[in-house]
Amino acid sequence: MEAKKAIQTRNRILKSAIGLFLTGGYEKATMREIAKKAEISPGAIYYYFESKEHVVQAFYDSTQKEHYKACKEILAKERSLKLRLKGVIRKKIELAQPARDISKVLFRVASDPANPLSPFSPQSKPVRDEAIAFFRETIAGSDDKIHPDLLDLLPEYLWLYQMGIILYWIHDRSENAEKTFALIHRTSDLIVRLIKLYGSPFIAPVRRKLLSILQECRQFGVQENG
Amino acid sequence: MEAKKAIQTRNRILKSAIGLFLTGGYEKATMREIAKKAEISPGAIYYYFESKEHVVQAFYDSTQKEHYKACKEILAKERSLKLRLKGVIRKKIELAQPARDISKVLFRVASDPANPLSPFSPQSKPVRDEAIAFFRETIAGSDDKIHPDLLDLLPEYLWLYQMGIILYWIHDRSENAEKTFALIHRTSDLIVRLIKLYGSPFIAPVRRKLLSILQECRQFGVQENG
DNA sequence: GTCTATAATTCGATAGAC
DNA sequence: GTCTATCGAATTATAGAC
Repeated sequence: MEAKKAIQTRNRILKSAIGLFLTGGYEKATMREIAKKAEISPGAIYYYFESKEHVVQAFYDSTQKEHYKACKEILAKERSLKLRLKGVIRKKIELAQPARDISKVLFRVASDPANPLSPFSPQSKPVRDEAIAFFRETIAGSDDKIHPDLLDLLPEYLWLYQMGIILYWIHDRSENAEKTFALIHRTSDLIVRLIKLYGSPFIAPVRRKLLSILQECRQFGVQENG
Repeated sequence: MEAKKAIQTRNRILKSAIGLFLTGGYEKATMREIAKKAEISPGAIYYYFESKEHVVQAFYDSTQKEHYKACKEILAKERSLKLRLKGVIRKKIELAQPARDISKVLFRVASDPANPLSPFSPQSKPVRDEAIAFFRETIAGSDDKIHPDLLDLLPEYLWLYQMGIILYWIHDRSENAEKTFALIHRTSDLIVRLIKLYGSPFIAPVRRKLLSILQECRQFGVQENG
């Protein structure tokens, strides 16, 4: 049973595009080139993808699944929240490393929430929810105690944290993204400390206020009104 | 003494562009339309502006100055850091309100630090420094005590805070950006509390770690390597 | 109906004449 | 400084092949 021709063609386009993205970057990979390398006409690409940015999106989705797979091992072994979180975020950047230029495109798109390709858009909800669920799993499998206020919010915020790290990484010009990895090291540590701090009596006086702000900012992860 | 003709032409282009941006948004304002409305040829625009995005940038620069002017009054009167900060940030959003669509474009550009128009780029340093200096002034004129560790860092971080608020506002679909104003109210309050908290003895055990993270993240505001 | 190719359109940007 | 004429790119329209 051979795969449908359509699927093969789509894959051929995607492979061609990824190849060109990775070697020459986003701008230099023209639709004409992608088409030529995929042995297809430029117009035909639009049968499979709505736009050039949708091609990038399809590439990105495929990397998500790779990320989950690559983390399975860490998550099966490690029990401390700090190390689980650090491992997951590190892996994200490690895998993204060869595709910096494309990530820039994704982040450019991300900053317009009206754009369906933005990770914050209603259309991206399935992918986003999947990613958030992954962080829920990351938390759930740890043996750290977490204040019940945070249980629901935390996965969304860790996803946002990951976004922030990616944003930093895009800006990071250091060799092999050393600075980004250093930042992950420090901040994942800090975040876990802050999570524990939230449950401590020191914080009690401002806990309500903190919680209400955390809930208010949550719209970043939800965004479903029109 | 009439103004140089070139300046008048430039202003005519800018006015035309702003008009079209404000009514139909960035995409729908084509260079051809802008040219037509300014009674000039499309090619001529490129004598005054390097690109369409540079036109947006020029518009944005002009709003900065408006912002400073609009804040003079508040800063002259008010002495509490909380209210100074809140006033300045509120005013920023109030003035930006009619230009949401264009702000989106600016933020899209912002996410690629290699783009000279990004507020994080070396080329934008003068404008950025001006904005940061404005926050320095906002702090300096207050009568709150601030831990010396923070004096140097804080203006940059408040500028980043302002960026964050703008990002939230771009995502905010609520009527008259109510949610953004609510967020400003809460967060400016919280930030001032956190600043004071930093100086308190409770924090002493983690102060060094906090400071080093704050310093590490600072590159966001500086970015001058190549 | 599913897919593909070709041609036309749109738009930002550029080259070169005046 | 300004115009006209084009370029190169994404995208769209459409006609037709399987």
